[in-house]
Amino acid sequence: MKGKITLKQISKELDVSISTVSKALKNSSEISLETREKVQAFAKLYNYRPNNIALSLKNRKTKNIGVIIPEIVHHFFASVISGIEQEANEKGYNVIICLSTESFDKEVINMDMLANGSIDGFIISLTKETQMRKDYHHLQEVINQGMPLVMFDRIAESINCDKVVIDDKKGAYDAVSELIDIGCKNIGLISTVDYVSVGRLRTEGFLEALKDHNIPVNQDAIIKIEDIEHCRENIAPLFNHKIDGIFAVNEIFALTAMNLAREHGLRIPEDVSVIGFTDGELSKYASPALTTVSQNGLLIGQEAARMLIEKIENESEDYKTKIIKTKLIVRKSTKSKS
Amino acid sequence: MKGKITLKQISKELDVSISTVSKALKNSSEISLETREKVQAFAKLYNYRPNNIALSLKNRKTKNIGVIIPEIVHHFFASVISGIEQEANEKGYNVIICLSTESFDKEVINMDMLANGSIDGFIISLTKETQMRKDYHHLQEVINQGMPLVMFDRIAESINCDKVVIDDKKGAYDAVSELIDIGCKNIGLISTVDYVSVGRLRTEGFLEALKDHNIPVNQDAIIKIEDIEHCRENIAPLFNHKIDGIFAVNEIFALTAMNLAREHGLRIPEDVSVIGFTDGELSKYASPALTTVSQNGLLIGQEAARMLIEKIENESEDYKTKIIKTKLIVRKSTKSKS
DNA sequence: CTGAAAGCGCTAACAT
DNA sequence: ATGTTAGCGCTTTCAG
Repeated sequence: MKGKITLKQISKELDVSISTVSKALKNSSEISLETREKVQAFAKLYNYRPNNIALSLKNRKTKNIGVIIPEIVHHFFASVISGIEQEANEKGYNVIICLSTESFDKEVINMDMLANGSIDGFIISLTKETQMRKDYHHLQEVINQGMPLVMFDRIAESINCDKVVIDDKKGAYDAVSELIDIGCKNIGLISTVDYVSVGRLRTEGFLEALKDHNIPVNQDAIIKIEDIEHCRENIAPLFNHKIDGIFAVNEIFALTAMNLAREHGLRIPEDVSVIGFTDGELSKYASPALTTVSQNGLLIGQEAARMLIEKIENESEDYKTKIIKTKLIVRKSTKSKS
Repeated sequence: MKGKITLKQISKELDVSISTVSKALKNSSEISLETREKVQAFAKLYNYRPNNIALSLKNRKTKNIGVIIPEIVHHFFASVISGIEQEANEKGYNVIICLSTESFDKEVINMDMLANGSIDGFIISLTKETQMRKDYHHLQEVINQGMPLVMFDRIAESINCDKVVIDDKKGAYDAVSELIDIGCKNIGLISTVDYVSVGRLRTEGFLEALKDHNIPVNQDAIIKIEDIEHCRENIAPLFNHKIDGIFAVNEIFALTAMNLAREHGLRIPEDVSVIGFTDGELSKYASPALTTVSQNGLLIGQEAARMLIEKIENESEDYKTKIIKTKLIVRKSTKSKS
């Protein structure tokens, strides 16, 4: 920030007023051609660039958008960021990222920090803790202040704002239907605890698919995991049942299940077919490559940024929920249809 | 930003001057207790928060740090961000992220955008293109303006600034030595093209390890890949040679090699031992789990942020290069020592 | 054609 | 104890 030349300095150097310099740089016809050229040449020489902060203060627009996510070391969130950044950049916005690291308090603090003028709007995916507590006062507050907010993936239904989600239920439904199609009779579910919105919805899809195909639900084959760190121990008991299909709500659960299956002497996909959720690197490079419900993170990010910028630039009060289509990507962890 | 209350409004409401309000909120003893309490109560009621932008303009400090990386959908970079964010947050800084998507031009544009007052300093990892062209004018320019800059991982040796790197050469040396230790005689290398600094260094480590153990170098077993997208085709020829060990400079190369090996009927680790670089999710969940040289991304990020903030807050001219230790994490893709 | 002045929100030195 | 003023860098209206 030091060393950068300002209008004031240029004006002093050239012995004209600040406003003349400002106008000259904008090529205003108010200013004589001669002065314009002189000023522009000088500015170019010294590589003048207007100070963003001053512009922000003046325009009451920062051209920054704030993104708050639970984690970044997670392919899905990273790809969403990627999409946000891409779209934002195109429209001349910068992206400020804060990690809530799954902590409600950090989420609140981060929002608070950014809400005080640093950004023009928020994109957020809630922490598990926030979803569990259902305490959305910080979101509501920001909205009340008139700051646009769009939520994605882990959302709060009850908050009135733009949202970008996938059809978690349908994605799960499709996956489980595929398992049934290829002949699985005893399908296990590895999901998260219910207060995580996406976990709950995927569980619903699972149940509905079974019901629609008249397959009885085996409660013992439904595992709900709170803590991904210890998922191995939680998943292990699944193999006490003679299952021939597994639907897991994320990659880690799916891969952990595959490894456990192998340890139990089961072949994939011959003995057990496995489908995961979220199309990340892990699925692609797993062996066998994991069949998975793809959640287009890039697109989710782009769409969220698009909606946010639209709201920033033309405020309006009608909030939409955009549903991004999922797609089942069939790879090698599921038997082929016979 | 709208809806937020300002000092001016408070002062009007309470019929005192703006500076009185400002001082009262700072609990200045200059102001009568009575007024202080009145102002503070009012401010609290209306949830007053000073406007960050105005503060930035005044203080010539944004409390933002800019991070420019080639990609975010990459566990290593994501973990570095995580580290940066953690350290920055602790010190009251926000993190603005720009993706150069491996494009020199985007790198320059992004730096330009941020350099105009939006941030107090940069953390950057160069694009391959930048390293290839060796065009560092944008970096030098920013430094000349007096803006602190720290580079990590993909750095430019010739630029005088703080740097955080790992000892790529030693990491590679250690990995290859391990392969030799467990009895590998014909070790293949899968690296990047030489202009990528880390690829070159890891290649050097590979060569040195062979030399120190008096193992002749087989040029045909050295593969240098430009484009990760098509690495499979590039790696395939490796299996025309009867290799019993592979050192790959990243996870994707390593996993791709493992898959190809299997397709050639080779067992891992019985027939071929494989070691990768970068300890990401892929390595951990691969099967067999990949032995790898761990590059502590989190620590790199923390260290980079620490150095940057130090420079921001106490400018000085002595630049350091911090070397973060690598660690060989032995998993299942290498034979155990006999 | 050029410049003075006000204002974005805040702080702080300097009156009163 | 409180207020006035100037200034951070810029834009823009209004005067000259």
